[in-house]
Amino acid sequence: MRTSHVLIPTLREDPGEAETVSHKLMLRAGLIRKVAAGIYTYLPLGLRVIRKVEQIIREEMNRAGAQELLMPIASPAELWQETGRWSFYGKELLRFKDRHEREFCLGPTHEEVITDLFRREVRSYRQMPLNFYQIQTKFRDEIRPRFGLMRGREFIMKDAYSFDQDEAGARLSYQKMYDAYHRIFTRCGLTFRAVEADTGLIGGSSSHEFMVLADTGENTIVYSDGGTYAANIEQAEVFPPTEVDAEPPRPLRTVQTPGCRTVEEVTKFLNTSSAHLVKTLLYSTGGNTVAVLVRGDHEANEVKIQRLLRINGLELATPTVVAQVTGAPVGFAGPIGLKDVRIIADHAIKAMRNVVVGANQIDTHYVDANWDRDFHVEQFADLRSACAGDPSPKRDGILRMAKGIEVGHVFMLGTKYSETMKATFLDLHGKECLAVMGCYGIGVGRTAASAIEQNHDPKGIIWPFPIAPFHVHLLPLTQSTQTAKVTAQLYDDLQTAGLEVLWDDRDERAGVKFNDADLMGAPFQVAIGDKSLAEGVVEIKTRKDGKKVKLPPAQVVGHLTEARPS
RNA sequence: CGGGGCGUAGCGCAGCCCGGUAGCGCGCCUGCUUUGGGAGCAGGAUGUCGGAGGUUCAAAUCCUCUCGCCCCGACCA
Repeated sequence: MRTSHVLIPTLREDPGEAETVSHKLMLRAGLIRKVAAGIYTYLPLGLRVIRKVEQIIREEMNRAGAQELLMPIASPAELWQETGRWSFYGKELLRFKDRHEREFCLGPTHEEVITDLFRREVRSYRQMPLNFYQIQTKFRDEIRPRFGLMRGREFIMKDAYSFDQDEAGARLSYQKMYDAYHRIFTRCGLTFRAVEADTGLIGGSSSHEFMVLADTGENTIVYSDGGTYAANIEQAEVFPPTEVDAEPPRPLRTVQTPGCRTVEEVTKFLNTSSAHLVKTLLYSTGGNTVAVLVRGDHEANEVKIQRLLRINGLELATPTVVAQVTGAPVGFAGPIGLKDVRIIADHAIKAMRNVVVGANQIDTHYVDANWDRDFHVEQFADLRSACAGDPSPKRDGILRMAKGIEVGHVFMLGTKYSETMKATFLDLHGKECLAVMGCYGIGVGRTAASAIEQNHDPKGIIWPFPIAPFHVHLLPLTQSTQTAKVTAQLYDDLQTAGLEVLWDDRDERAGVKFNDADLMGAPFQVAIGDKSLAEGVVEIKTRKDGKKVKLPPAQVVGHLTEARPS
């Protein structure tokens, strides 16, 4: 393709709206343009990358036995009401009414629609197992879209849904997808890791997320140094402590702690450590307030809390609510004398003796409090996030932390949807059975963005070969007829050899072309100019390592077909 | 939704505090020169200063309301 025939509006400077590397580079290299918050146009170059990722996904899904179909973007409220997600999904579900006042939503995911298809069309075990997938634009009215394609409101997703006769079959389908995902992300040139994950709004029994390892990732993952365990920090199980503090209980006392509201202030003032303090966090959940106790140096894990309480929607209580419940300003809440509030605690609390807690009174704390003597805990559970250094749940060493970008997620759904939507089939014995389901998503744009996060340098993008918008960037540097002739010949020959070529035929200076080429990130650049042609050669640069080779034009095709990763 | 910030030329920004009728760099157009890592000189075009009200002789600047966008949190492919 010739540069003069395609819109590639590169930018010299970083756009003000972008923060992360991939977002900046996608804008600068002319891949995308924003239309509204979280909504983008894919420009020709960006679309080529998207299509490549889609094609890799398509090939691997087909190879794994899934069949492609395409569901509508708009779906009727009734289907969502059937599973209860019309109300459960919340504001993220963009709803609207048609001219007949019938309610619809833009599909954020398609369990309802596909399950409806299954129950209408599939009767017999003979037709199973089935795995349907689509590559389609989704809409989720995200609270805060950000980082360009990394978290859009409108985004392209591959979603697949499997239907099996039983658990064993479903596990096999799940494993096939798990393996396919490994191949997909490997082919996309990504460094990634599959981790155990929470199932969130989709629901189901278990799931894995595929995390691209990158410091800019929004997720924290933990993994064991023994090598077999990896999980999202939301999910990672924390063992109850094995040893209880042996200190004999001392009498409960109150102390004045003027102006000390944070863990840090209180422990510093009392000259103790945060491991001897119990944080009392008040959460609001649909009108109720819950007190959650965690050790001062631990992080409460809101996903675990929600799972224990079987709710979706948890917020730290506002200062007003805190004042109502505790009778004191924020910073002095404690479990002693707290009324009309459920109190749940992390396992770690059980092992603590003679702790510091808030006294529900301004500028006052209790010291030497003991849970079995001074306050009541309704339930102990795993409510905190794992930390680096915690033992691995698989008992293969200790945990370490890393940041990741979630590019794919596979779920074992079980019969959650087939049950509520009565998706059944007749088995071998003529008995009516519920289909056992799985669902499997990949963020296409996010995968492309992740590739940039992992593959760039100060000059621009360094595309992994399989998803590069072009393989070779031809850069004629001088205006001579000789240069033009060699360039045109190379353009034809390279394409004939099956390489995708971008020919920078603009009337620009060499520096501009080099810089734009580095920015756009094609794996190979071929510079053609009078200087090197005088020696009978052109110059091939590998974008990744910057290495340059001089070769006669006739040998370029051979060299590049050779250098091309398979 | 809570907290912070920003809307001025296609892009990046200054001007706003202290009101006097809009500027810089890049890009764009024309000409000449230049031509292997973001050229030089000369000339030129481009703004309802996000929008609506208000205060004032006078508003980009002060006040009120509104819309959009970005960043931090809850959400997630």
